[in-house]
Amino acid sequence: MELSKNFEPKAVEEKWYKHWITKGYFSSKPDNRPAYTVVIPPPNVTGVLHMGHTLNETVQDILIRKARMSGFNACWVPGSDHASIATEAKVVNMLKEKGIDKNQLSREEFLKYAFEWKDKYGGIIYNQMERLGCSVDWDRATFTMDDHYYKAVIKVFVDMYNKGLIYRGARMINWDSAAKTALSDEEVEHKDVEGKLYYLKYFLTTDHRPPTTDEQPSANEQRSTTNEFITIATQRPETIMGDTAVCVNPNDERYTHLKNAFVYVPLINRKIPIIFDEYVDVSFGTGALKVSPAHDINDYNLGLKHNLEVIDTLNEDGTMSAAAQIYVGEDRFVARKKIIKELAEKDFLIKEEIYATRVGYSQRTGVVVEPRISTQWFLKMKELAQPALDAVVSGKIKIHPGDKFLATYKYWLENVKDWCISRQLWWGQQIPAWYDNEGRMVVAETREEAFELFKTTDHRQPTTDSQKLTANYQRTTISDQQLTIDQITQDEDVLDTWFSSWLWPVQVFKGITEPGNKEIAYYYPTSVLVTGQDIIFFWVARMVMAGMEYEKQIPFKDVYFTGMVRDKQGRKMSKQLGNSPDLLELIDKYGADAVRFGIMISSPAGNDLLFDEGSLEQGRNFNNKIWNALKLVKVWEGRTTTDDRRPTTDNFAINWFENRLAEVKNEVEILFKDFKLSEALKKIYSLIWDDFCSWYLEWVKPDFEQPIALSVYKKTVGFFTELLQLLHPYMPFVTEEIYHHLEDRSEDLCVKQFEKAVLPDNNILSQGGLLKEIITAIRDSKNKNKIKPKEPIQLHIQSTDTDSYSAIKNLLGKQVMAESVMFAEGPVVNTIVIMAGKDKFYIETQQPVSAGNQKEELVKELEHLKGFLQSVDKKLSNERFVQNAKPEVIALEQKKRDDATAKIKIIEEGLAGL
RNA sequence: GGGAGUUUAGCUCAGUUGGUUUAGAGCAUCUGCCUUACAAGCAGAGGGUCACAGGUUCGACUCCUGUAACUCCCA
Repeated sequence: MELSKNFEPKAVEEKWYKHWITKGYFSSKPDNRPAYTVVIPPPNVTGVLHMGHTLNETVQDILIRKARMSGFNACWVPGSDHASIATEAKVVNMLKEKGIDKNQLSREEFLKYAFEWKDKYGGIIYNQMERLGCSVDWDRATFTMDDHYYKAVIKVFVDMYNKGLIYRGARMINWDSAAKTALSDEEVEHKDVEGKLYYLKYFLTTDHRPPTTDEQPSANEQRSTTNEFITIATQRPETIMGDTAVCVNPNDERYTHLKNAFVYVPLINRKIPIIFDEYVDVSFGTGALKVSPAHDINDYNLGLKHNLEVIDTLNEDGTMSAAAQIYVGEDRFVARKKIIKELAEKDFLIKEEIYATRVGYSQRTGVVVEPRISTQWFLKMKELAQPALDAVVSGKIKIHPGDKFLATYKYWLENVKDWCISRQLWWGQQIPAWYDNEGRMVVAETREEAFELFKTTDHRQPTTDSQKLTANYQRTTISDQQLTIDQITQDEDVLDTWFSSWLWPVQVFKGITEPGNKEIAYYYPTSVLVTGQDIIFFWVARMVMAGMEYEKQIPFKDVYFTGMVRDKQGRKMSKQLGNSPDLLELIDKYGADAVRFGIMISSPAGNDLLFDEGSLEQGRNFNNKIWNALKLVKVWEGRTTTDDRRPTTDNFAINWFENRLAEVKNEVEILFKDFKLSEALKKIYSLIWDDFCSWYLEWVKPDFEQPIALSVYKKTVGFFTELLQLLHPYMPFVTEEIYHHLEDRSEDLCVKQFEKAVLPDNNILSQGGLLKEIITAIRDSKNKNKIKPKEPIQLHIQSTDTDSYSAIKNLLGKQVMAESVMFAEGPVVNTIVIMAGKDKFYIETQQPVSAGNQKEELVKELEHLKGFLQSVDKKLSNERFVQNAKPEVIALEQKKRDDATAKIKIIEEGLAGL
């Protein structure tokens, strides 16, 4: 068969992926082999795979393919995540473009659209994974809103509620006014921004009486009352309408005279008290703090302590509420500007100051998060955190690279706060809490069960102390009212996405809905989790919690954190910057293997990866290199001799490469154990390109149109096969293709089992190393002396150990284009002399020899050696070194000295001969 | 403000409990080659005061202290 000039990935990729699927290589059933299980971090169905996913998926595929070829029952579970906030936002936008308003849809209608969205984008993601060559078990594909998964989430919620871990209550939470939902603390990203501090006048009342409800003086009245004011510094002037007190430190002498005093809130003239609390920092601003309990967590706590009224001046969409009295319905930031203007006009504004501060932004929608008092569902984390902490600290779960992330993981778990798990959305698992018409509540998996609970008095009582403390709704014994099943209503809210994805490694094997089933018993705990370091709290730590709670076992033995994919300039890849390339376009351009190569070669564990298309090019070139090696070997195939006398040079080449291969196989094994996949790839790359193609193939290459001994050919095919196998987890398509070109085979590389590597013979390896060194030195010398590569030379070797050349003499001659190779007793006149190893080499050519050039080279070398010898001598003449250093270290230094001395002698001889 | 990490060749990174010929690789660069597998290639080469300043040690890229710059996490 005619082989194309270069490797053409396109047709090959599709062919082999189909073939592997047809053969069922990727589907896994429990059997007698040990399991190697990986669950994919389910990508969000919001869009397409980006480069971060590509890196992640590639790493997982490499691990799973390696395991599949190493005697394991490899199982990689694919899937996708419903990503409630992000997806709901996208679906709402999509509907808006179609002219449909979400609020006019029923919950069911909306969910229908959302599922259509999910089918579309979930499909795109799965297709991308196929193109990349991911060897996932498609029969196991799981979506976090699948029926069984939905049930599992609900079951866990009910279970945790009954255990007293989940409670409902009004707390200060993070509010996303774009998505109109609560967020967990983890979903808020704090950024440094330049803010402004506004100094405002709060005028004092003349009397110190508490206000009565009907006492609301007009602005005119206030100004005429007094000219005395207290100055307040605030960053958020739009919250002043929510002020219900001004607080000062009781030790602050500036304000001691204001005991029992009142001030008026500017613009709206609400009369509010001045309160005293040591919480206030005397040195900050003016030492006087406005207190708006609805809009700041610290103010909220102050309000609780001093019994202050809570006035919420914001609507759920971030506009001013009726309670604000002014600018009602205007966006909070628009209102801020207008309020500042009005404050200035009415002379309440004293000054503005630039102020560096931090503002929380919603991770999903990017809007500024508002602290807001809201009734939400919370999960107590303390009890769950302890086992999760122990699992990692004790080393049951190993984090790679551990030094970097262990501390982060520990810190979060040791300081974990309760988790706000309810979201005011429709896309997600609806909270299984049910209310009767009197607002009483039960928690149950189904309406029927809830109804039963309502009927059974006992079950509606708090069952544990913690429930009594935390459940917001006090359940009294039921009145003898007649309640029908249709009258009870379900909580409108859904659960945080992470409250479903934390069950991922358990529920993909139905461990929650069918506890103790055969699959969960076989596949759990999974082998390794590969994910981004950015979701260590969101997901990794919580999966450990859920795993420990429901399986009483860790969910995975190793966690491998990949770095962030950045562009060449080190910027994060993002849609806004448009610096994230399209995966399918890259695969079309370079081939899937090249993409995988490119992303892996520059991606040391845990470090950020600077994505550069140049590395994909390198991958494509590597494909070609292997392809061309195949072409060479195929040329030989037709020229094998049955007469199987192989040249002695080939014996050495084969012997050397056999050991070199063994050496790298051992190194790769170790690197895989440490998850150093990038380094392992570099070793394999160099083994194939340098050792195999540049050295071995050249060494055994027959002369032009000459035959090759059958046994040498067979050995070569054997080596090539092993190289392809070694590379296969990284570059599955090109290796499978060439594997089948090399020989007619019925079995596939994809499932070919690795043989255990033998220990290499170091003696042969160093002989090979020496040979390469000599060849390079002679080629270099020819190059420097302007001898054309093809120009024939006579080579003379002066050595005290001529026997050591018997095996490599011919090989050496062949590689430096020497017509003859002879041994010399002493200097050969009119030649170029060089040093390599311990020996001297004389290159004899037709051309006259330029002594000047050579002399320069030798003098340079001599200086270097003398400097080196000096440093070694210094060490050896140091008494304390000789006393303290280990004997082997001293012996080594002595050897260095002897070698250097010998070399210096030879060079000096050479110089004398010039 | 608290914590973690990083700093080695133009770029991206290795460097394993301090001693292995006065620091290694890939990419990029330079020189010479259209050598009958491969110019997406072949054969070579150059390039580093290991961030800075101290200290420990016979010996420091490696250990300690301090300084600077950058990155990330948390409040």
